[in-house]
Amino acid sequence: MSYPVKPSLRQLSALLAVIDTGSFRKAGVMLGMGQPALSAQVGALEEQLGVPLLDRRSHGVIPTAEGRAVAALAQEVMDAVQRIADRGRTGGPGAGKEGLREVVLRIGVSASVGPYLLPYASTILRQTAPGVQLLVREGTTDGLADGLREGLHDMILTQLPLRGPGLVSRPVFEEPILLMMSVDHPLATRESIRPAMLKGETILTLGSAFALTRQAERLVEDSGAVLSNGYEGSSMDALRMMCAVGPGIALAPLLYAVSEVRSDGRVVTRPLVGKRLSRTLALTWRKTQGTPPEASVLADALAVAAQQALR
Amino acid sequence: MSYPVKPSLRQLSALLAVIDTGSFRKAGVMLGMGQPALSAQVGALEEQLGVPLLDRRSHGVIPTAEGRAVAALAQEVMDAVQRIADRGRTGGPGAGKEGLREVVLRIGVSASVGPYLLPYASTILRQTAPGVQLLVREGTTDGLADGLREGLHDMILTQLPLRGPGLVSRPVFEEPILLMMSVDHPLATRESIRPAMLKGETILTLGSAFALTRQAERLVEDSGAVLSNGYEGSSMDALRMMCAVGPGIALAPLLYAVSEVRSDGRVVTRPLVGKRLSRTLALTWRKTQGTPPEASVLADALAVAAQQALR
DNA sequence: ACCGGTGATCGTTTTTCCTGATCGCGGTGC
DNA sequence: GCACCGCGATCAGGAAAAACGATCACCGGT
Repeated sequence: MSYPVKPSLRQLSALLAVIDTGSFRKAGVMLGMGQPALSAQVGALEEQLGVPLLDRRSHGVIPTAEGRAVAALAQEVMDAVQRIADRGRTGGPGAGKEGLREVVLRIGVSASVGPYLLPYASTILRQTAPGVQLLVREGTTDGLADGLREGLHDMILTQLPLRGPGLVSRPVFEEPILLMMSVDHPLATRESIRPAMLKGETILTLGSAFALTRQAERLVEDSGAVLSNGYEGSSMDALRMMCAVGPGIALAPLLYAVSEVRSDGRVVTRPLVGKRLSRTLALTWRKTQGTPPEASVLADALAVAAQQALR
Repeated sequence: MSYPVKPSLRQLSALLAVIDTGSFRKAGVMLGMGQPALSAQVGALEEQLGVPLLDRRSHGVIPTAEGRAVAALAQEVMDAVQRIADRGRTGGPGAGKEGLREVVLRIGVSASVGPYLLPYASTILRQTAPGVQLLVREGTTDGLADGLREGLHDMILTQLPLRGPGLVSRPVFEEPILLMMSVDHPLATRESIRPAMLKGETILTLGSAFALTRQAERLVEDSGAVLSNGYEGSSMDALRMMCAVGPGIALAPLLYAVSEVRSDGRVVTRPLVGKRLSRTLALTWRKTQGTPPEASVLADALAVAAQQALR
């Protein structure tokens, strides 16, 4: 007495074809199969539902009221299935670049680059890959890597290097890093700063989970400056405010400097000469996942967005 | 290079189960099948679409962006299929009487009874069988029978007898037929009329395709009245107007008389005594169709509606 | 370094499904 | 009135699909 059996696609398409053509034999030609096969499929469907769906007359068939209702639902099923089939590589209309499909890309991004780059990238993507919708989440470099492994993100945009195995990265661009300080700072009068001048200066950082902080630690070792870790901020703006009111110096990625520092008269940025100070931003995903089809267009969009942001 | 292959229900349910459980093996338990089978189904789906849908990791799987998108569409498919399965005889919620399903019943009805009975029946049906929606079309008795054979109607409500084979009827009720005439007519002074009084009187009729017309012809033969076929009307109201302004007599089914004649002071109805004058209204459908599940409730509703209309 | 758990793969068995021939039934033509 | 088509249902046989069971390679945790 148990009827948890679901109709099969064969049964549904058989029913639709028979009703459309009004004949089992014509429907057989349409579907490329014989009349007995269709008869069996429709018969099985009727038995499963326990209701006659077709009125078999001497010449041709006519759907019953139930048959019409079921056929309408069956058409919904076939449409939904077709929508999936259209996502194939020779996919239907609106295949942007190499047939990019409509997806929600969940990408994680460092807080020190996200707000200043992704709005541009998102705009570019809307044109080059209209089907791809970005869902952006910010985080620290290590946190993003963990989230990526756990499946929280599809890809992450962070600086290299990344901790742990199992990930594959594709560098997007290299971003110079400037020194940020108050306009009242003695070094602010210089156009550029050499490492030796930093001896004794205080270097401000964000929380220890930020990769930018590790870069600051390295700079401290090389230059004889001292590290201040009294305030663990979580945004570049917090760092900027500390620079504005105190004597400290902080590292500011170029994109952030262009976007925010220029409009704030209280702080200035100066390049460090004599020692390369920069970070490599890379798009990263799980090795097991394989290269996502969207990685290419996204990387391109990010590169273009960086150029736009610097203009 | 042809990819018109559609995903199968097995493939879609396999994908959904694997994503839901995050594991091929757990999904296998859920679907009551082995892990290799699921692996093959999902693998085939990925190959058909040409896109990886799952990120196979060492412990468990995670859907890719494509996988999430396809899974959402697959869920639509499964829901639509479930909607069909729920129409089974042990159907889902809202199974009124013996599990009547949501259908559009196309019923044809004689113009001489439809307007005066079906509004009541429709109201009753809304309570006894909420899922059944009536789509009523009027026509002549013969036209309705032809339309029924051609599949234009699911059932028809007409008077018996019906021309031609292949139909099966279920009588619903017997409706007395009255004589309708102007209040100025000499016979209007009588409470009841015997057939002999009709000698020489003019009997008005609708078009020849109406079964009521044939009944009038029979009355003419038996009583010595004369038939007037100068005006081929298509509604009972046309017949009433002719009675109101002229000397003719017409046949009026009881339901019509109760509904319309009482409120029109220009005409009256009188019973014919000494000779049975009535018609049998029956619900009819194609023999090949089998008795529709809704026939029973519909016939009951019509019978009740008739009593209501006569009250 | 071992061990437990994962998904992929292979050969075999089971199930499903399609074909081809045939039957009975109605309607159509001569 | 009778033979003739055309329709769908039915049956037996074979082909295709799908499942199983066993096994393998891989990775992470102990």
